[in-house]
Amino acid sequence: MPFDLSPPRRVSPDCRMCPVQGCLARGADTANQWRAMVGTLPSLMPSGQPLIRAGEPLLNLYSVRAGCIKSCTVDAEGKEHVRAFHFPGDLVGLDALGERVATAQALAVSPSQVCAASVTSVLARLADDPGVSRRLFDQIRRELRLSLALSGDYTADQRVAAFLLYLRRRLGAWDELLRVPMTRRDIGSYLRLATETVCRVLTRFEQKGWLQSQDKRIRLLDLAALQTLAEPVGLIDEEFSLALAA
Amino acid sequence: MPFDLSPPRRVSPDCRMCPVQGCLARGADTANQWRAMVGTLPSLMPSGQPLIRAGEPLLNLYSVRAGCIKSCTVDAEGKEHVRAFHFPGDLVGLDALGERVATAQALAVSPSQVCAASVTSVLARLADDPGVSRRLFDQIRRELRLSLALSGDYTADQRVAAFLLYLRRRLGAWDELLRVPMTRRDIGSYLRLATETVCRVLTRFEQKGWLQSQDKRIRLLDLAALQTLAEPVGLIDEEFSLALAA
DNA sequence: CGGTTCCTTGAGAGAACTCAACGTCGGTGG
DNA sequence: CCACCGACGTTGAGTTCTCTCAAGGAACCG
Repeated sequence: MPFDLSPPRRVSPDCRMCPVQGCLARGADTANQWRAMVGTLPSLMPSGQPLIRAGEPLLNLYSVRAGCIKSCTVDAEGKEHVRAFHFPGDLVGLDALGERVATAQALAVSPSQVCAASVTSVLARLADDPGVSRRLFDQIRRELRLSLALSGDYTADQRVAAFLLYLRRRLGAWDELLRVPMTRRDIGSYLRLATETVCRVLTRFEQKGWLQSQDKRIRLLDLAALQTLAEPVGLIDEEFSLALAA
Repeated sequence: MPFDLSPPRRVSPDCRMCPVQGCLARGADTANQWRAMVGTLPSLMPSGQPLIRAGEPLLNLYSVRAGCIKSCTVDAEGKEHVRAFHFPGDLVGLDALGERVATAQALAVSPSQVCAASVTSVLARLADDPGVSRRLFDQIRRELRLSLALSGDYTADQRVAAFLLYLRRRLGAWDELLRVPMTRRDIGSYLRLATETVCRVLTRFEQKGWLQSQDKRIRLLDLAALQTLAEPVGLIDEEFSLALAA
């Protein structure tokens, strides 16, 4: 156990200085309003630190402020399935909305920071604050759409290409250098591919001159080729830009 | 075009007599409250009749009262992907929440009947009425979980077994005789299998004595065998019974 | 009745998986 | 300081599962 299992230290957040777009609190009008929603801000979480444990009642939603959180389930055979990666601006815990227990566990893939917002306070503002309800349902719709994209029957090449472009958008790699936070195994679990297949596809793309891959650093060289391949998957929805601009 | 493309005739619903469990209006306390939410009730829709067209702004959620609705998307290659089947008690249109346009089209698989509830009126009651918010988020969670279940990398046998048990629960086949409303092609599209694979699996199950299959009538003979096979998929969540009992 | 759609079965091909081996990296402890 | 260990990444060979292509029969509708 290399990480601390005790709850992370919590400090009070200051949403006025927060650069995260798309956060729930961003829809609130005044300081008092977001204070009512966003209660605490766990301090920096090291890689591997659990945020949500499966089976626990979930009273909070978490908004990712920095880093990367993965949520995953463990099936009856004991195999872990990565269900989603959450990047800054994403909400964690939507699958337990309605004050039920969490079905998926969530843990930090890279050093991360999240803000907690109590479910009841979020629900209480849904009717009054159109910004909050819009952001919440944007998140839900995005999550549904990501699941849908991965549900299609696409080839390994299409999946990996779509995932790379998705990472590019979420990580904000303007110079096309991706610092991939998760392991090949996690990527494969998320895309429903064997670890080796992910490697092979990356190698194939590199041989075609579409990218350069060195472990966790991947430089994209031919975006057009990747986009052509990834287009049918639709993992990168056009609404990201809209949501971020709003 | 065998079906009528004009909007279905609308009549006023009477929720007091409605037997559908899990409907949003079921959480409302008085007649006036559900009247504000559930505005109109389309008359009987024949098979193939569209309920939602992709790209249209969606102002209503629909609660299935009878029959079966499928929502599906068409990807860039023109292939249709069945995204979900909706049975009585299910909501249709969740992916367009937040007053956006619909991404999926929805149409009747078998003769169906749905109730319309305006999005704004549902959102307006979320804070006041815990029953409504609970039912809404139950639906969202269920939809997320179904997507998750199908996202796993399972064999064709596992998928079909899980789907049969899912159908059994949703159709309420107490004598284990399922009247499967959708085609093999729809099943395959939903489970990400070729039509022929679905057939082959059913034939295989029949040879093992697990079921009897005659076109749209399937009689389940060995539930235990199917459940063992389907267990890792988790398509049938244990909360169905809880949600229905509430 | 035709015509269309759906269901079923067969044969062959291809994509991805499993099994296996090897190199690298980072952490641990002798 | 160095050997060791485990996790990760990469590559190869063989296998298996599912798809594609093809055809025939059944059911439904005009």
